[in-house]
Amino acid sequence: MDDQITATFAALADPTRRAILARLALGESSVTEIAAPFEMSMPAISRHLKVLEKAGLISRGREAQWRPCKLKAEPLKQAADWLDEYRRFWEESFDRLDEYLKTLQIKEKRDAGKNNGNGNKRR
Amino acid sequence: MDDQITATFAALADPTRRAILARLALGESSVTEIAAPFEMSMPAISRHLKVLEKAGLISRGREAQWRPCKLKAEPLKQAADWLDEYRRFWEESFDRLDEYLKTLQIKEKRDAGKNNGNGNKRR
DNA sequence: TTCTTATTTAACGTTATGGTTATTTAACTT
DNA sequence: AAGTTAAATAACCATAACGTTAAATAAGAA
Repeated sequence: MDDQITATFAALADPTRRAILARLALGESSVTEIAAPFEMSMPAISRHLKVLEKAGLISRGREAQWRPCKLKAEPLKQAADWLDEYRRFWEESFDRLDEYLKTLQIKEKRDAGKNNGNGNKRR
Repeated sequence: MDDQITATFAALADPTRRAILARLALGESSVTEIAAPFEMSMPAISRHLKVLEKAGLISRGREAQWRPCKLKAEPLKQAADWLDEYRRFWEESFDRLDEYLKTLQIKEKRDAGKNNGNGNKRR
């Protein structure tokens, strides 16, 4: 079993699988129900479900001939925790941008008299 | 963009690439420096960097014959935002949902007694 | 120019991924 | 027992991913 987080990210790196998770966020669902919205054969969906199951992102029960799938969010939490280690980088960059823009504004004010008033629009 | 998040998750689904990002979290770094800790050829690292670059997770400059790599966290933020949609599922798990599921299981057990006890032979 | 260092690209092989159709398994229905 | 429905597996194919070594490119140093 390749690293849990590797399996999680790999599972999430497919639009179909993310869509399946989004569907399961609305509630448990059978394979046929899950497959319905996709222009894709049942076996293809079945295999996507297997990937999700191996990654621990869903669990499957048995109810007569149906195999209800259920979202399991624990691996998502792990992934979120991993990403959180980098949070400062995207928050920092905004801070720096903000600071940079502030210094620009100060400069502008200082320079205002000298300038042609061309301005400097954010974004 | 949907393609963007796919590229991001795919890029993160590799331990080497995650390690590279961790390394870059400590600061800008050249390809050789990045490659050093890995038992892997330079071209292999170069390709990993290309994947990271395509996913927008790093940027590369030019400084003489070196190509300093720098972490770019914006796609990580996107990924974190995507995951955040599921936060309630891992926070909810010990509250209402779990309790509800437990009562369901109790019901099932209770109902199981009504069966003819035929067992369930699997071939 | 020639040499050295840093990095990328080319060419190649192996394995993984994602899809298909056809078949099989499993459980319910008649 | 025979038929229906739900889902998984088998067999197959095309392409992408990940690694290798060897060669090419780019810039700096001698």
